Amino acid sequence: MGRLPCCDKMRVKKGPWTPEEDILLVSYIQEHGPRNWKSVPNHTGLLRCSKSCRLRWANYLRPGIRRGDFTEQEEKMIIHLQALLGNRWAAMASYLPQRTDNDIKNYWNTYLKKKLRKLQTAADISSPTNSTSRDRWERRLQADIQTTRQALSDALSRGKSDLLSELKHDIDAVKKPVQVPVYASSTENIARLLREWTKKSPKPDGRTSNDGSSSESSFNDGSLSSITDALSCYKSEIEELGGLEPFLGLEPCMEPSISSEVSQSVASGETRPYLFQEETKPNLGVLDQPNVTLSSCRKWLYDDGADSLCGRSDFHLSEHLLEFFSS
DNA sequence: AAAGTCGTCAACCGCCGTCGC
DNA sequence: GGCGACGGCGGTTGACGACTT
Repeated sequence: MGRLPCCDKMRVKKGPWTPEEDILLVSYIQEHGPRNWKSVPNHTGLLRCSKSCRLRWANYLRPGIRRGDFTEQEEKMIIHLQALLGNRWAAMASYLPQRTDNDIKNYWNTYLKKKLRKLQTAADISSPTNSTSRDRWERRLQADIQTTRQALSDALSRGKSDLLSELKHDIDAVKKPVQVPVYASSTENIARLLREWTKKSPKPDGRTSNDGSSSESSFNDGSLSSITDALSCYKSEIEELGGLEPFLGLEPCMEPSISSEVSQSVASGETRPYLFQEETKPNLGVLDQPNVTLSSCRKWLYDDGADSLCGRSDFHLSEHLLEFFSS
């Protein structure tokens, strides 16, 4: 027998979320934070399963999510990551902070997989006498894995105490600047939803039509310039703090929702109301593992796509690589 | 214009790992 | 250690719009 259902299915509403439900959910999360999902339906009055609430937040309402077309860099990134991690969409999403695991999964299943298959077929047809593209792909993959393995091995051969002290420093360095507001742009998400809602006439069952491209307008209004200003401010503060580059070797990834108010509080070190506290996935296990220098791995993995990455991904990267090569 | 097919993607389902009791 | 609750994850579904016949 399986587990008992997480919710009373008789009382649970299913199907697409309405803007009203979204507003209820976002208001609750703004007040209490994205935790204790079990209590969310009770406190908000939503007739939704706790899982459904969490999913709605994670895949749609959470600020900082970018929707719509994937860039070429993101596409390359996903192809690389898929080769390395397989179908571990959540892990892949940690390298593409603006994309959700669901988005990446959908993009892979509906588009990328077919595209790669097509390319492979085309390559096979164009050079039938040579080795197959699959052979070439596998050879390249093997070479890449060898490169990464070597880089990892070099890094691991360094003294452990050095690594630990460096790690502590790195964690401190990363913690501060990555603290970004999370809920500040929820209002924008809701505004977007409402715009869509009013744009499209709701159907009797409450479902709205969706053309799938409607979400790009979040930052196209007057708030854009203030966001840009805030980003500049934020960047200069990072530079004052010594910058992330020594550790990351990357440009820091900016959450689009950053506000100057938060930047100021980051710089001054003051504590902030919950509304502006960060929501990040915990770096599980990071203290148990040496945070190796992974410049070679990074170069291989990020190949062409570094600009779009968030610095804290390095932790995830080291975890995945260690897990990958120790398995 | 109608019917059929395809592509997209939000949401659901069920399994698994972790945690607290 | 066993058990249940919970959160997280990947696979899958199904509604809907777009496209084709």
